[in-house]
Amino acid sequence: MPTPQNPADATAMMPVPAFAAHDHAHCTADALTRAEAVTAAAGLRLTPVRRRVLEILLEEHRALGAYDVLARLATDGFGNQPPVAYRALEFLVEHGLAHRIQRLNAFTACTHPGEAHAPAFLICRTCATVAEAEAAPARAALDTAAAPLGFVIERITIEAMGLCPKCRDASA
Amino acid sequence: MPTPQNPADATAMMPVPAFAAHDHAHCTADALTRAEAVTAAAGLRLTPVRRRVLEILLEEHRALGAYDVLARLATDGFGNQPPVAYRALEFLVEHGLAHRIQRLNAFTACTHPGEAHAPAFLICRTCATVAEAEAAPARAALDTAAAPLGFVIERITIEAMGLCPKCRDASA
DNA sequence: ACTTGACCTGTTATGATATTACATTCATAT
DNA sequence: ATATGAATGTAATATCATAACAGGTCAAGT
Repeated sequence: MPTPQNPADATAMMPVPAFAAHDHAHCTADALTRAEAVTAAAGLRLTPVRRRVLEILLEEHRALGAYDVLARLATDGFGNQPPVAYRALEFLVEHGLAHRIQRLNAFTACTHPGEAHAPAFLICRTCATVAEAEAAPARAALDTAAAPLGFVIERITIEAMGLCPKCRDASA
Repeated sequence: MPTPQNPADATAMMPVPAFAAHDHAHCTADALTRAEAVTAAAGLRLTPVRRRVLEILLEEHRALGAYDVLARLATDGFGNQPPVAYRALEFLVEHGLAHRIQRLNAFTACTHPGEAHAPAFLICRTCATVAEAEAAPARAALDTAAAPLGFVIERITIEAMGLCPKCRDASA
C-alpha cells in the first residue's frame, strides 16, 4: 500500500480536507483544470452547461440538489427544465467529476478527479459540508463480510453522517 | 469482540443469509415474534397497520417502495394515502424493525431485530434481494480514515451493489 | 361514567425529486 | 455544404415524501 511521504504525494493522494481552511480559489481552479484534462484525454466534451454545473458544485464543499443547480443554470441563461441539470450531473458523475450523495439526493464536486478512488463521504449534519475519505479499507472489510455469503460486490456507497471539526468545536 | 462459536450463537449473530435457501415461514414468524418482544419491552405499540407493514416487508428479502407497501395496505382495508405507509415505515425503522435502503428509496425488514447491529446491505442488481452483513469492521476502517480529519462519525450508510450467488451462477 | 391527554389513523393538499419522449441545435468530419 | 451523431431545450408526467388538520382510540385519573 503506497503511503505518501513527501508533500507532493500527500497533495495528490489525500482527500484535500474540505473541513480544513484552504485556498479555495486554487482548489476550484485545480479541479477544473483536472476536469479538462480528464475529459480531453477521454475524448469527451466538457460543454458550457457541464462546465458551469461543475463550477457551481465547486463553489462550496457542500452537496447541491439538482433543482438548486438548475435554478443557478437558469439565471445563467441555460435551459430551466430538470433534464438540463440531471443530464449534466449524470455526465459529471459518470466520468468521476462529481459524486452523488444518496442520503441527501444531492451532488457534490469530486475533490480529486482523475485519480482512481473509491470514495467514502463524510457529511456534517450541521453545516452540510461533504468531504471525501478513502474507502478502500472499508471496502476490503466489506468484501470479507460478503465473500462467505457468496455475494460479489461491484459498487459500494459509503456515507457517514457526523460532525465536522468546526461544528464540533462550535457545539462544545 | 465476541466471536460466536456454537450454532445457537451463530444463528443469533450471523445475518441469516437472505441469499441461501431457508425456511422462510420460520424466518418471518421469528422476526414477528422478535418485533413483538422488542416493542413490548420498550412500551411501544405494534398496531395493526405497523404489524401489517412489517409482515409485508417480511414476505420477501427485497426492498419495497413506500407506495408498494401502501398499495398492499389499501387492499387490506387500511388507509391509502402516503402518510399511512410512511408513518408505519418510519416507526419500524426508528425502532430497528426495518431498514431504509437509500439507493433504492425503499425499505426492507430487519432480519435480526433486537440485536444491536450496524448493518451493511448487499443488494443484488439482478433479483433485488437485500441481505444484511456486519458493518462493524468497515465502520472501524472508516473511523480510522475520519479521525485524522477531525470528523466524528455518528451514523453510517453502507450499501453494496453486486451479484448474489444465485444470479451469479445464472449469468455464468 | 366522565374527562383528559397522548397517541394513532385517515385525508387533503402540496412539495420535492426524477424521467420519458420528442423537437431542435450544434460540432465535426467528410 | 452537408450528413451524422451528440448535446440541448421543452413539455409532460412519474415517483417519492411531507405538512397540516380532523377525527378516533385508549388508558389514567377523577
